[in-house]
Amino acid sequence: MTHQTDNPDDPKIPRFHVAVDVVALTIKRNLLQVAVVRRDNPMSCIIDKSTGIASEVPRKPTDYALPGGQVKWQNENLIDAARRELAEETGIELSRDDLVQIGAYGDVGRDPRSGRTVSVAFVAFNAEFATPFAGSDAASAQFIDVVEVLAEPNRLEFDHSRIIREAISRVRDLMERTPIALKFCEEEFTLSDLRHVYEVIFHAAYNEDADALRYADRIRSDDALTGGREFEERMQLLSRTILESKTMFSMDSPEPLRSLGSVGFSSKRTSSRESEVVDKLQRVLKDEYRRSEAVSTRNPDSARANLKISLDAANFSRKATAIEGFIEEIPESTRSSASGTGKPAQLYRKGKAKKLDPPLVVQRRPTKPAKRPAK
Amino acid sequence: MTHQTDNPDDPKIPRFHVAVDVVALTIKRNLLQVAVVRRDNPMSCIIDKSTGIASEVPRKPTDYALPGGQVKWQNENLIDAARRELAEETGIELSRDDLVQIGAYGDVGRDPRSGRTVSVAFVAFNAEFATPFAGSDAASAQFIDVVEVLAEPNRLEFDHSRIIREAISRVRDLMERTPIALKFCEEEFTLSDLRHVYEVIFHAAYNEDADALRYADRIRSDDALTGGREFEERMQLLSRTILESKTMFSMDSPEPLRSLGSVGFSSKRTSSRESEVVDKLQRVLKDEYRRSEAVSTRNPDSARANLKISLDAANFSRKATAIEGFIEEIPESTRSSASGTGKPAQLYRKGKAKKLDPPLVVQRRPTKPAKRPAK
DNA sequence: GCAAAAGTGTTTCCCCTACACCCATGG
DNA sequence: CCATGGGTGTAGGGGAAACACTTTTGC
Repeated sequence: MTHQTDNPDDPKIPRFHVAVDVVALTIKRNLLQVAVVRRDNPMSCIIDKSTGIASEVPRKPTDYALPGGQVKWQNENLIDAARRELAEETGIELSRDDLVQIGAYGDVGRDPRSGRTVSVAFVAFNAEFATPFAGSDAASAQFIDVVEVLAEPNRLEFDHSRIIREAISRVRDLMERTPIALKFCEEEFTLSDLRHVYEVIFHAAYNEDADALRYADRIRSDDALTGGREFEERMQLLSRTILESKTMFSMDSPEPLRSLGSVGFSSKRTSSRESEVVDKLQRVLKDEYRRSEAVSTRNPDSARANLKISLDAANFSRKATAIEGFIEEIPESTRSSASGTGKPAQLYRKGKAKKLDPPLVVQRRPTKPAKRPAK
Repeated sequence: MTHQTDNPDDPKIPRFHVAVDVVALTIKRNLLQVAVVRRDNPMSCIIDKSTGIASEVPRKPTDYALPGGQVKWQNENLIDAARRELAEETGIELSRDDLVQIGAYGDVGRDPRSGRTVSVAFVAFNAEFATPFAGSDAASAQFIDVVEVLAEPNRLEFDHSRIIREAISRVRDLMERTPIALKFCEEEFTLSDLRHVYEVIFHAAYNEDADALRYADRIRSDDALTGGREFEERMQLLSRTILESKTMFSMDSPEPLRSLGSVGFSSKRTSSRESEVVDKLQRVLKDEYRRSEAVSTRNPDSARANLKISLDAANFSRKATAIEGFIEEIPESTRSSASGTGKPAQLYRKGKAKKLDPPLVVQRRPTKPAKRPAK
């Protein structure tokens, strides 16, 4: 009755399809993007939110899926299958080091087609997926903003939205104690580049309750100081939105915003109320994005733009350089800053450490009241 | 070519055995124990350390495996299969909440028998597995110390030693930010019980480099203060052992102590040198264990014993109670301390929070020099 | 010159550790 | 009455956040 004591060939024991799915992440401008494909099947496999069961429905042009597929050979390791599928469908070729396993997804009903499929999910990183979409199946592959693909009217097939959210949640955890952030950077990078990675991953949009609140507050006060008026208004909207929805894009909940009202809030909110919140949030973020897009278009080489969500640059650089083996200075090398102006920055390359000690804590506490003696 | 575009019934795509394995953890006295079974097959499936390939060899009485087995039905969820297998083989019945998925293990060669098996591993918790070994297959099930089962002469079948180490590593990570520690406690518990859980899980034996060093130092200084002489000697041995081996039971490395010498140490160490280190460590830990065993036998009701590895009780209680929603006081209830002496302790039950905010950090830094103004 | 970014110096203040102290119990 | 464990009070030191300031670039 156990796989230890059973005859593995017992015909009564079912065999399963084993697949892999890849959450390939990259940072474009100020938002996290994920690689998705449009399947060429006329039917999409969409999960019904109330039953949790997937069924085949007519495909809409806004239906996406993660790159992935079945393990093809008896002697193909899971991680190699993931690399192969990613390459086949997007043209991106990565080494084993660039993939991290997230877990297995094998719920009954996650795949409506015949048989039962257990899928093993991986996250994959690259700074700049330079030659994507060159693969054979790649015609319909693209990178898309995570906040966009998770929201209406887009739909993700199977349980892929859950996989994306859990993947990001895991990445956030890894950011503190492992050098995973460097995988989003080029080989040579500045402290500013690195900081930008942390800023994006820890952005409220990819964050859970407490952190979201913390950051919204920080954003507001930052902006109040710099005096941006229109921007502050938008951020206050975001802040209120977060306060109302409380969990926002809670990465751990089974569905986006499903947990709305489940944390002690009066849970009388209807789903129309929920989607209203999503809409607000979407508007705000997309607004920011368009703004940064405009800036970046003016400076096409700029990898970052002027989204006013920022960590303290001075102290971040001290933290990062204090961690033994995290990054190492490249002597006598600098790069002028992305915006063209400002002092050229020191270049670094990745160090030898596999673990960050001390961990790189992005912010310890919500900077409570900014009560400082008025000089 | 992808599971999205493929015909799932394509006969050229292989199907696999899908199994589950359960790492059922409990704390006995001062050591972490894991449930293992002795399979009744005359052959054991043991992985060759150099090739990483498992093969069937004559069974020794010191060969163990994790409880687990194949997913039996088309409509059985992975977590339910894990619960079923655990119940069948050990008699332990748990709810879904008590299992956490660790990941999928599907390396080629991990199972020498026919076909290919992908196994999904779970950790399971219980304070006191009160009625274990009542199940049908349970004759050969037992709990065994983790430090013992991972060392000579014991052998773990398949890749189960790797699974155990990765499971513990994951548990340690979860201890900081989730209320997972409460799963090792009874329904009603004292702060002392809770602290004991943290002490055991963060024990150097289940720890990686930096943490191990930190704790060894702390142990030494603690003991130096209390003046224990014989004990201090043993701890210095442990400390030296750690310094020499550097990674000790590195939970993330593929094999116990495989990473020895891989962190900048002169890697000339032979494997006999490695096993010497293991032996030392084993001696020290088993020594401690026997000592605590003796104490516990005198006080059979005592869930904890007097292992001198301890967090600061006073500050731990403040930290734990400061975390919102972590634990809640049970009014007007106390329990006299385990040793019989001392003031009765306040009882708590688990709170509502799913995340710990702020995280429960066991110790921030290795208390560098204990330089305090000599009063 | 001016704005913007990099990065170092410096100050302030909060939090965490450490220790003292008191309480309640059993022997 | 002493030893032991539970728990609160509190001081002070370390460290991170906040702020100041210099340097270097583009316009």
